[in-house]
Amino acid sequence: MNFKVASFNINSIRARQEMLANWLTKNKPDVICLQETKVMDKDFPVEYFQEIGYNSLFKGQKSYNGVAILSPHPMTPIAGDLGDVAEPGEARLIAAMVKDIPVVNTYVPQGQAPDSEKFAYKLAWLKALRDYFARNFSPDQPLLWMGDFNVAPEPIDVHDPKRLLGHVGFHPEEHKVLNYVKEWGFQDVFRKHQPEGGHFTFWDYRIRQGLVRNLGWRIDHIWATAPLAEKSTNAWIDIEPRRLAKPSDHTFILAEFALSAN
Amino acid sequence: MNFKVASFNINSIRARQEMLANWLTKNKPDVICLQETKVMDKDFPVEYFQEIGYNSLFKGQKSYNGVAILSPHPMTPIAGDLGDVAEPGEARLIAAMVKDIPVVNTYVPQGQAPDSEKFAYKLAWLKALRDYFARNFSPDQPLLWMGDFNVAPEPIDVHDPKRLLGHVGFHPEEHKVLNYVKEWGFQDVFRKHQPEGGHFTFWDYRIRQGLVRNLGWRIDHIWATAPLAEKSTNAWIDIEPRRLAKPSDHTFILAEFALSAN
DNA sequence: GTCGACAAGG
DNA sequence: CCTTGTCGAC
Repeated sequence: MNFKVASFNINSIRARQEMLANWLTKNKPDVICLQETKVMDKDFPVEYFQEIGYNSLFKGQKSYNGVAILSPHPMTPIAGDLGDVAEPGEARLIAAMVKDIPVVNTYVPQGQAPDSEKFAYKLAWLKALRDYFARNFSPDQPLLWMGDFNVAPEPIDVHDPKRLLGHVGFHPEEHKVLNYVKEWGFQDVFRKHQPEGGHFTFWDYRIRQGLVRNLGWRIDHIWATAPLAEKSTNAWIDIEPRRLAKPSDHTFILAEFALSAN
Repeated sequence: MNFKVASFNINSIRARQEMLANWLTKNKPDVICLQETKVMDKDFPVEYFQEIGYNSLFKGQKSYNGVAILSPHPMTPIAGDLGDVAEPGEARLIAAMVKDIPVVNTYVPQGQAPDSEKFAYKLAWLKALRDYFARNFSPDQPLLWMGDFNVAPEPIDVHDPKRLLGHVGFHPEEHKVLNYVKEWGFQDVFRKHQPEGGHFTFWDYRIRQGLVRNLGWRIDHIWATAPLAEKSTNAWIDIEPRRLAKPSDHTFILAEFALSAN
C-alpha cells in the first residue's frame, strides 16, 4: 500500500481549521502531524474533522504549543514523554500507531536567542528526545519522526547560511544535538528525495514578501528509521497553502512510502 | 429613473468588507449608508470598493462609531454638524449630494441605560439633529435621512413591546424626541410600504438564536421628506446577510424611488 | 504578521 | 456574541 504522510505547523487550528479541511480533502494523507494548534483539549474541533473522515489525537494547552495527529485510519496512542527535562504541561510531543507504524510528532522549542535560557532548554529538550526514542523504540524497526524541529540542518536549508549561522534555528549547538538524535537511527526522508537546496517550509511573517523572495527556512521535517526510510518513494513541500489569504507562517511537508502488507 | 437606497450598520467595515462587496455587487444600490465602520479615515478601504465601482465618503474615528456613504455615482459632501451638542471627534453624521438628492446618514447614540448620562446625550443629540435639518434643508425639498437611529418608533417595531417599553431603544422619551424630528418634515418610508409589524433590522448578539426566534428591533430607518417620500415605490429588509457565517448584529434596509429627471 | 488572552463596549 | 486595542510570543 501507498502511505502518505504530512506535517504542518498550523499556527492555531481554530484560525485555520477550514483551510486544513480543504487541504486534507484534496491531498488525502494517511496521517498528518500538526504543531502549534494553540487550543486546549476541550476545545479541539474533533467533530469538525470527523465529518471529513479524519480521526484526531491531540495534546494541547492554553495559548501556546499544542500538537495533534489526524488520520482516516484507526490510531492507538503511544504513551511516553521526555521526563524531567520537559516543562510540565507543555504540549510538544504526541505519538500514535497508525497502520502499524509508530508516528512521533514533535514541536521542538523555538529557542528565542542563543544566549537565552530558552535556548539551553531547546538543546536539553532535543537531547532528552534521543533518550525518549531509545527508551521506546528501536532503530531496526519502522519509525516516523515528524514535526516542527525548529532547526535547519544544513546550509542549503536556509536562504542565507553565511549571515544566519549562529542564529536560532541554524546554530552549531543545535546542529550538534540534532545530529546526536539523528545518529540514534534516523534518515532525513525529504533530503533523500530532494538533494538540492532552496526548499523551505517556513517564512517569517515579519519578513515582507518573504515567500516570493524565498527567504525561508527548512525547519519542518519528516525523518524515518532505516527500514522505513528505504521504502520512501517521494517527498515534497506544498507551498500553495502559503499563497492563501491568511496563511500560516509554515507550510506542508509530505512524504510517501510503499509499504508491503495491509 | 429608479433610485435604490440602502442602510446597514456594518459593525466594522474591515471585518466585513468582503461581505459588503458581495452584497453591493448583487444588489447594486445607488447609495448605501453605513454605520459603525469602526475605522479611522486613513485606513478606510477606499480602493477596495473603488474596484467594484463604488465611491466612498466617510467620517471615522478609532474603535467606535464611524459613518460612510458609498455610491456608484459622483458624490458631493454636504458640510454641517450638530454644533456644541455633539461630542467633538465623534463620527456619527455624514451627508452627501447623490443624483441631486441630499442624503444624511446618522449613527444615533445608543444611550446605554435610561438613567445614564449617555441617555440624556442621546436625547440631546436627536434634538440637535432637528435643528441641523432646519438649518441646512427644507421639508419642501427632497431629502433622505437614513441610518441606525437606535430607536424603534412603534410597538410593532419590537418583538415584545410590553416588556420592552422603557428600555433603551423603546423609551417614551426617545419616542418624544424622535417625533420632534419627524414633525419637522419626515415620513417613515419603510412603514409606508410595510404597514404590518414584525419586521426587524437588529437582533442582539447576546440573545441566543435571536434571529430564528425573531427577537429583533426595527431601529435602522429610511426616512424622507414628503416630496421624496411620495415617489417611493417600495421598501424592504434583507435578512439573508444575517444568515452568513460572521453576520453583523444589524442587517440591510432598502427603499426604491421613482425619480422624474436624469 | 499573525496568533491567543484579556478587558471594555454594545 | 462580536469587535476593538493592547499585550506577549514566535
